[in-house]
Amino acid sequence: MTFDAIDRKLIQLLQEDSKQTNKELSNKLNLSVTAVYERIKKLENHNVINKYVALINNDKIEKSFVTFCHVKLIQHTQEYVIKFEEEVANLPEVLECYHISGDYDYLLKVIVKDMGAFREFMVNRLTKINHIGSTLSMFVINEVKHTTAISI
Amino acid sequence: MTFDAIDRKLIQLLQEDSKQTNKELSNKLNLSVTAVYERIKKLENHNVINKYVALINNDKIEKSFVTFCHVKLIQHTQEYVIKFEEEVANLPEVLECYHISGDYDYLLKVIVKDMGAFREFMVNRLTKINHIGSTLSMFVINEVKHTTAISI
DNA sequence: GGTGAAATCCTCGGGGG
DNA sequence: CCCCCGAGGATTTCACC
Repeated sequence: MTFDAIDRKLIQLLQEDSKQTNKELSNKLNLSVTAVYERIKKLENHNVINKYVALINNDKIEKSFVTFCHVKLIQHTQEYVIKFEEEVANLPEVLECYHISGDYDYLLKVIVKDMGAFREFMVNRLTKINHIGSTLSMFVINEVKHTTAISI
Repeated sequence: MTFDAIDRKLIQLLQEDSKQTNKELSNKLNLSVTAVYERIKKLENHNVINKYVALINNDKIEKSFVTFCHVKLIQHTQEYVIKFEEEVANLPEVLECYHISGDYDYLLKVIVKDMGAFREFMVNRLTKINHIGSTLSMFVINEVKHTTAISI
């Protein structure tokens, strides 16, 4: 599907705050409520909008220890790769996992309570997965910027 | 604030889908609609819930080229650090920026259309910021897992 | 934490340019 | 095709138990 200027603005607005009423959106877009409603439905049906979620403050729930973790596999047979990706997907501490270029195979974003919980995670959860060659962890000292809104 | 089992379940549900009605939530939590309403308001007022957003499909809007970019500064005077963090916060291509431990100072998540746009971003936008020593880019080959929901 | 009612909103049929 | 109006039904919100 293609987007006009109004669609782009609408996507931007919903990425910033999805709890706005269609009425509020209609004011900002100079449209009727129905027109806004139909544009949103179109974006949802075309899977441009994936889902609506609540974002929570990680330090309010004792999950303020964030780590980026590089992982290298011993071998890269399809069997090993699939197994690793499956297991990682099931670890709740891993919010994100990317197959990346460079010295390591994967980059993981891990979030836990503190250093103790991270050690526990590494020893008992992550490295329990077979075929992991080596890991390299980088601890987040400060979150400078973090948005889910992709500019369009 | 402290959470009971119902709060935790509620947070989990809202992180998965914030468009559920309070009625649907009340069924899943075995509560009345009003009780759900008040619990949500409490979470919002205590900033446990930060905001509500629409998540969009990046490849549906021509932003499928994702890169993690390490950045090292030449110096680490407060002036340089503040300047860099300000400038990065204003770059729409940069969704996330973390001050991290390790060989580099910062880790950035950058999202653009394609390799050409990335080159353009590096040459004309990122490295135009003063005091940047060196960079190292890792391209995302495949997104194995990506969630905003922190398990509680 | 629950009940009930008012205010507001979502949703969709019908019609216009 | 994209937009607007209007109305029914659902939802949010709040005073009160």
